[in-house]
Amino acid sequence: MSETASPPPTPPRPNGRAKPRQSDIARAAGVSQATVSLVLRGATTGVVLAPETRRRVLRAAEDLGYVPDPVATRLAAARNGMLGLYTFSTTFPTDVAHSYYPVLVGVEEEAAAQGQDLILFTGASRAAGTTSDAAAVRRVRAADGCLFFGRHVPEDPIRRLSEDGFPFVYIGRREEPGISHVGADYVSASAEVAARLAALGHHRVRYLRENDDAPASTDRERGVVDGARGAGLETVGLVERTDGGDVDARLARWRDEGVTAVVTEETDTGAALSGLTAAVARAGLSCPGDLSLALLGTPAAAPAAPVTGLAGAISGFGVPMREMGRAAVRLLLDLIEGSAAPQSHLLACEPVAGATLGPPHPGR
Amino acid sequence: MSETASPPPTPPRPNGRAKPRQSDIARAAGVSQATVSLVLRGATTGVVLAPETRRRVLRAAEDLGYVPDPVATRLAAARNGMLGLYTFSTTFPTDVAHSYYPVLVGVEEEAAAQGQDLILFTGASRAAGTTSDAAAVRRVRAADGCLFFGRHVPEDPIRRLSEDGFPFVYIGRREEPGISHVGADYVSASAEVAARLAALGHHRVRYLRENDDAPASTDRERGVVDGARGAGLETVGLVERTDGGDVDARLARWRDEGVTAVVTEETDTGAALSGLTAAVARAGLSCPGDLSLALLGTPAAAPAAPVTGLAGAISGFGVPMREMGRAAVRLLLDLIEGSAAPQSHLLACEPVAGATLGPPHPGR
DNA sequence: CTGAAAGCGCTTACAG
DNA sequence: CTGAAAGCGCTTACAG
Repeated sequence: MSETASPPPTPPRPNGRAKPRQSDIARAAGVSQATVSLVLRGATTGVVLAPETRRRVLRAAEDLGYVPDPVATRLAAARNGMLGLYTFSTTFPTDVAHSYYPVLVGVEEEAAAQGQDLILFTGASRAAGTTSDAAAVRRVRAADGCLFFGRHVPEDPIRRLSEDGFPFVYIGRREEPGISHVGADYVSASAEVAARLAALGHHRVRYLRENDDAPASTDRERGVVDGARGAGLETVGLVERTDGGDVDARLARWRDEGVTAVVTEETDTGAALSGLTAAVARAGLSCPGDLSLALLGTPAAAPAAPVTGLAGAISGFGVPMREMGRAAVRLLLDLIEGSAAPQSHLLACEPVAGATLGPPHPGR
Repeated sequence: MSETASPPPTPPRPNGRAKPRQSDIARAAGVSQATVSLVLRGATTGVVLAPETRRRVLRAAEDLGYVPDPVATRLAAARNGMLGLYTFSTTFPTDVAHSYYPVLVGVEEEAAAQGQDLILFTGASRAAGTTSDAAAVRRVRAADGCLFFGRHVPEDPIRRLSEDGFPFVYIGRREEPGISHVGADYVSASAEVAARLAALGHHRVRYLRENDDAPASTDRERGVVDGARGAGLETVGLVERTDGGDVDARLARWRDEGVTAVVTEETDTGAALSGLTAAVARAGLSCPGDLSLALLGTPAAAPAAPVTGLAGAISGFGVPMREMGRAAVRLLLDLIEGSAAPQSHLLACEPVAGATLGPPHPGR
């Protein structure tokens, strides 16, 4: 704020050789800038440098603390060793997307292992759905390739990237053909949970899903329904949808109907789960004493706040978020190197034994 | 994996009428490329375009579906619009540094607001303390400036950056002169907690700090001691150090000594706090019934797992981590623009009323 | 009011 | 084996 009549009007780079360039190295080493480039990028096809020249250049680069400018490198159409990460809907939503953190951890781990840095593109944080979405997504080209994630993604900007052959992969299930993604095998895992219920002797079950058609929710429903059918559970009236606020009445009705187990899902909002557990607590029920309870997905809060009336963890399955992050990085690198064609990976979910499943105890 | 002998060895951009550039628009509108640039970026200082020219250019741009190349734009802007973020000790340690997440959130928010992207440098994730630390830190120059954080940082590489005039700021307290940082005002906040205890009538108090000399711990101790002195609390034997595992015996001794309140601190390991609360639980004590308890700093777990024997949140103060992240980004940008000299900011901590403070209840 | 030129920092043929 | 040149797509003084 202090506009102290500085002689040079805001010099972009304060003073000193804050950011040495190849030309600085060239001068110091007594060679041309092009030679510096050749030495620094390592062995280009056929080109052989005199060992002595090589050494001088490397030495000078080291002395000056040279680091290539990623943007210039990209403009000149080369790799810069950086992978993009673009999250839709407020990149780090303090509230909701804590559920994304494990993915970030996985991405970061694998990127580090592969010697890649990460560019976090922040475009998505502003007013969502703006036309600037397009501009924001475009910036992604500053990286060698990009990872996308988030439930609802703007399709158009992505399609353009795809057409241009820019390498990217989604973290999470996608429907679009020809687009790479790594997701979780919700279908199998959900079916397995249904089978577990049947094995315990349950017959009349309810699946309470969120009222939000994301691929993850669709997959889970399919898994539950298929699994229920396969295991001989009742399937009529099996699936119900909620926004999270209307669970008390349902719960009472279910009890009247003789429902002995309820399955629900965890999403980034956690609405269905919190609605259900709150209703269970208010009804004074305990799990699995009065009702068996299963959850499809990992609860957002890392050290899951113990749910009132529940002895321990909720039974069901966990989503391998960290491993999804890692796998996505590996796939992306293959795509960038051209050693793989666009493809999809579905990772298995880990069953969670938990403490909320037991034999059926019909309602009063 | 499928090496399907593709004719063109992975062409960067497939085919089609390649993206239109400004020169294409220029040709179509019958003006120079520079004029196109002027029109497109809106009003540059003093430059006034003929409305007719403006219209023609805009029209042509529209027709051709022009969108600026973000990479070229950044290169020409002589800034790459990227801020670095470098975390010491495993960038995203799954275990410990969950406490860093709020800082990340703040950094991301402000970066987004300022139209900057973030480069996450992953160098620190490997074997710590390696000589590669230097090399890793050097990479940071790829960004316009950099944010550093973590308790223990390698001094040499940083000094070098400083000498070269590379803009950077620490998140957290630093002792080095001439280096920018934004930290929390632990001294004042800690003193205030001591004063609160005195106001409640406590006289004999203990401060259990971690056995780790980081600036944050030093500041807290100073604040507690100063505050205790100022408020008339006993200061002899006030401070004790722990590694977290030896608290049971102390607790018994304190009770015998007539201690009525204990203050401890939260760090990235959380050792002192968890050691203390565990001891309190094992001793069958409740807070503030048997003992008042205060905490300097925010517990790591976001939805703090309710501590056994404690009614609600622990009294004390919280660290404004998110705001520190935001402030650090703003400072860094000022540094990069040269509109500010290196400087330090200390942010106020928020008092947490909590439920663990009450009037003194001398031990048995 | 607009054009011609230089430059951002790098890569990549192409000559010597 | 290395230098000189052109180019990636834009911005920014500087002349007219």
